[in-house]
Amino acid sequence: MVVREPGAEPRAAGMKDVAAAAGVSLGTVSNVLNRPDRVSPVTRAKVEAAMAELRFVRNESARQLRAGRSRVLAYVMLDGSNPFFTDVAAGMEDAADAGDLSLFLCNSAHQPSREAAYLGRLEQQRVQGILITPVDPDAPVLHEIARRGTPVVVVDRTPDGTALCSVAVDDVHGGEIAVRHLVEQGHERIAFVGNHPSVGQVRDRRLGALRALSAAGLGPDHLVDLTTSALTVADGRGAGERLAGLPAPVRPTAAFCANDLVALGLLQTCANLRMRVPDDLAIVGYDDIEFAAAAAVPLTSVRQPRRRLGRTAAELLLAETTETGHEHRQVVFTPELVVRASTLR
Amino acid sequence: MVVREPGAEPRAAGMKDVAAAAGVSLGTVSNVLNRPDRVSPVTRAKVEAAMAELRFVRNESARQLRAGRSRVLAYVMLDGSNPFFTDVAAGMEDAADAGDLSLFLCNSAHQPSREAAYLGRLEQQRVQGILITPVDPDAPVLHEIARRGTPVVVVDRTPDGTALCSVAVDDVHGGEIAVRHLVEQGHERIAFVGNHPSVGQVRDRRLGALRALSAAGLGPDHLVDLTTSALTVADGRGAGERLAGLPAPVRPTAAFCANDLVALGLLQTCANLRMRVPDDLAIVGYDDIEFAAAAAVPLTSVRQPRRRLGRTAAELLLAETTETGHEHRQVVFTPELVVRASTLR
DNA sequence: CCTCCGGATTGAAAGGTTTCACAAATCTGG
DNA sequence: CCAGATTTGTGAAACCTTTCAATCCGGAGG
Repeated sequence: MVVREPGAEPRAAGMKDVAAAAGVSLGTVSNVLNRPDRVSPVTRAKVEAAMAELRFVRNESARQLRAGRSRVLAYVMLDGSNPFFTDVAAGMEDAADAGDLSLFLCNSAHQPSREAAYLGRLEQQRVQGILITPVDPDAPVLHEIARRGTPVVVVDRTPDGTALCSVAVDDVHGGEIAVRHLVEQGHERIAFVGNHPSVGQVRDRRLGALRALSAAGLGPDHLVDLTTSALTVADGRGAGERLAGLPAPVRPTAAFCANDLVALGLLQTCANLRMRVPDDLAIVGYDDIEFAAAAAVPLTSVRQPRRRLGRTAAELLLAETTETGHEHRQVVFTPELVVRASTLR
Repeated sequence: MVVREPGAEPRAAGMKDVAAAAGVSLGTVSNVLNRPDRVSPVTRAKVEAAMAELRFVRNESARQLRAGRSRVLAYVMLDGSNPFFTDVAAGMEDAADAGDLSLFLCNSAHQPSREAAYLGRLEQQRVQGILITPVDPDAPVLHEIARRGTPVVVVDRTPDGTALCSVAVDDVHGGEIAVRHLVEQGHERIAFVGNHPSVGQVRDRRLGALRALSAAGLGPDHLVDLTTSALTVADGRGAGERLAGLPAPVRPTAAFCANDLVALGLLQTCANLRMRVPDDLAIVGYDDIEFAAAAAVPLTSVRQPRRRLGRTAAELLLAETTETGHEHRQVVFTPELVVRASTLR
């Protein structure tokens, strides 16, 4: 039994206490923990009994201090409430599990200040590496962190230059296959619903859309921009109302949305206003989140290999920490179109 | 300029290096960091210059080791891909920000082994406290961790006993208001769609449903159980098909779903099978996630104060770390019904 | 000129673990 | 029964920061 002085603080027991209780040296306790095979079974049993007795909990800070770094990865995600990013995170978890590492998730929620706070904390924590979908992929802070010794992998964005590893998806191609499909379905006036194309992603998807039109002999005037302020369900609803307000001769017969949330909002407005999908308006989303398939009219969407994206990013990070003479790699996946009812008459 | 020996390891600079570079003692560097007012401006400037020069990054492990604990909270969530939990996490972030703490998210994804791994890692990390929606709210490990000194707050579940703080929502009441509403709309045969009611939540929601029926003078046979294996969109789809297969005289005219994912799945099947909502089947969901309002037929749902749940949980945790003579509290919120088109003819 | 005071700075200890060279004990084979 | 090999166990140093008592210094007051 543990006898505790009345009123004494139940200060956590350390290896020293365990060693004393088991009647062995500190080094032996360490061996039990880290190289159990180097310790005789009987000694090991004594030590383990003492650990249980004293409720010993290893002090990770001290370990890290000695080891120089931790066994933790972190993913700083742009938007924890977008299922796309949680799926990416799930892929990272797969890789982290395989490497006996823990993955901590941090949600910057699009706020640069929060992102910066997390990055600082993580760097000070000496995490093994940082995965991030940054608010601004070209922010110099990412390079600074990498230069100071914490590997950084950019996820779902491609920063300028080749000084960082990154994993992304070919957004131009995604836009292209989406709109090619719509053109093949006979549409000639197509709305592009998304926020201002200063963001690389949206710009690229739109670019792909224009290419597909051009390939079909249709000029850029066949793409009707419906610009939103962000990429949320509410933005999609708003865009839907504006679209419905257009006079019939100029109203697009199809919409390509910059992500699924926008597409779902648009779909909802269509339902409200009794516009039939796909008959009155065909809709293509982007990301293929689970809710896209689960919509009342299942959504055609450009699927990104979300889980794979995450897993690959984590693997690149691990490679960077183990390889000598690591070369930064920029991996680009190719998205594919998943055709569902929202575009099939 | 930093001059680096060719081939020398760019070992990270510590406070010792900063002190040497600035020509002051170690203690002074520490003072610059922790009590800048105790240091003369000129010295401080020198030290800060040296820190910038050497790209000094504070070593959090060493700090923690000395301080005894970290400035990190963690939330071990049950299902990172369910928007309900990410919203709860957002509330925690609010509270953590206010207390100058970082919140790390860990996703157990319903896997006990992963949950256990995270808990171990967090305890070793000496985090300031653990928030958790556990796979099993009555698992003894939670109490053990708390007894060893890391505060634990259970979120969205109520464990047996009063040995832990917890924050939950009154599920019996939630079930009651949902079904009362359906009864008021004239429904007398109501399906209950959820997994096996061994889980406390589902059991309570079902219990509330029965109470509402009883209060309206309807016996328990008016509740038709459609049991699913989990609470996913796919389960909802499956339940919808079974429901549609029932002969008209016994087929329920309304469904109360144990969460919104199931309700969305059910809604989708209705759309496929040309069953009109709410005319042929009224649907009530649970949680009121964003996608519930965004569905083609906006979903009536029992709203839990998700963000508030998270914020309160984090606040309880902070209280536990600061208060002397802390009393564990079990906070229970009351849910409310949000009525939308899926139940209004 | 001396003392005393307060602010600025210093030096050393402490915190819990890992590592590693070394000592002790046990075993192998001759 | 001994030399040498092998298996166990030991003790001290190192990791980087924070804290705190002690020292230093310039100036005010006597």
